[in-house]
Amino acid sequence: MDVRTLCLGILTKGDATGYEIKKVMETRFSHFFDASYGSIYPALNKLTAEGLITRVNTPQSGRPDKKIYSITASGRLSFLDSLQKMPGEDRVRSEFLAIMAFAELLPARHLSKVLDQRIATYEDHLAELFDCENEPMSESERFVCGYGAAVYKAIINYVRENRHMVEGAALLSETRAAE
Amino acid sequence: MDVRTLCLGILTKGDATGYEIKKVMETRFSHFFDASYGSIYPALNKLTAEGLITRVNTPQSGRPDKKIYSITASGRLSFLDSLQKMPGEDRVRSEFLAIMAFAELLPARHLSKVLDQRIATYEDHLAELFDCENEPMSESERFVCGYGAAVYKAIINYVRENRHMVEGAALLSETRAAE
DNA sequence: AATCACATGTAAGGCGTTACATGATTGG
DNA sequence: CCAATCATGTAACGCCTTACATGTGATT
Repeated sequence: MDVRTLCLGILTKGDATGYEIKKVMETRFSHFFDASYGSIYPALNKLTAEGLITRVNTPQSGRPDKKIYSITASGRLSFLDSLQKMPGEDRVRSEFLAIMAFAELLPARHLSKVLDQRIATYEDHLAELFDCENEPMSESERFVCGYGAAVYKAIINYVRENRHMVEGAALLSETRAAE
Repeated sequence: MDVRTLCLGILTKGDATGYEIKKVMETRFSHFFDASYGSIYPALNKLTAEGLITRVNTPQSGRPDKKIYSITASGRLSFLDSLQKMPGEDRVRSEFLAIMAFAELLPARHLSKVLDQRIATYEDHLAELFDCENEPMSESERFVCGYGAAVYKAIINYVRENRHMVEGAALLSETRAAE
């Protein structure tokens, strides 16, 4: 599922501007997708050229025209097609875990800072997902947000309970180095 | 942390060939990183050119020469430097969740198949991580594998307990469509 | 007879990010 | 008065994947 397709999907839920689509991705979808303006705007232009969405310009004072996009019938069909393909594997790239895999090479103080920060970051993410829950939402969106929350909770919990493993390893290697 | 840097990191744990490095990424690191030969081999050539690693060719019969890479002192320093930067956010892209976010547009039968398959896939991943646990491993690697296992368990559990949310949504919309 | 494991590499292309460009309005 | 929000877009570049290219030996 690329940016183009997800834009199309978001438009099945109602008309929106590129700016609003970005907002949706940042809030409801941020735990499993992200895209910058640099990919969203070109995607919307391409979809328009292909006739999968249409655009209405609304002039504004002092700002670029607001461009409201709507999905067309053929856009709906095309999106339905994309949805029916079996999903590929999730792609994850974690710089945090890559660093943790070499924790014994890290100064203990730095390591602890990294761990603290990671817990704090995931607590923030979790709080944002809880905010979402108060908004009106379909069952499927609720499922997706709940999934994110479950993963974040598992991570926070795991790091809290097991940080001693890496913190111990770092301390040990520092002790050895000091000798 | 790019492919280049992770190759360097793997070589801090001992000499290896490109092929072996790929194996390590596929087994111990697959839950938070992946890289194809198309990125690993060029990375190793670049690192060699920069003097961060060295290469020893071992001729073999009927196969390309085996090239065993070793990290140099400046390679170690460079890797230590990379490690001390605060990690950026994890990047996740889940086609599965993207599809689930639009579950009400999916035929119920297909949706159930997708959910079943997802649970099966994550159970496989979990089993592979448990296999790893039996191998000799540093505490930091154990931490990283445990993290993966914790996340996989949380996902499997969440999908089992909450699939009714999306399955209900899909059924409802099919009923409406049939009327 | 076929497939997997071993072993390395290149070229083209896809997909996306970052940085740049512009600028009014509103809230703290 | 400064930052954030609203609003759109391009160009350059980075990073990686896919497909291609080659070939042996062991296992099923």
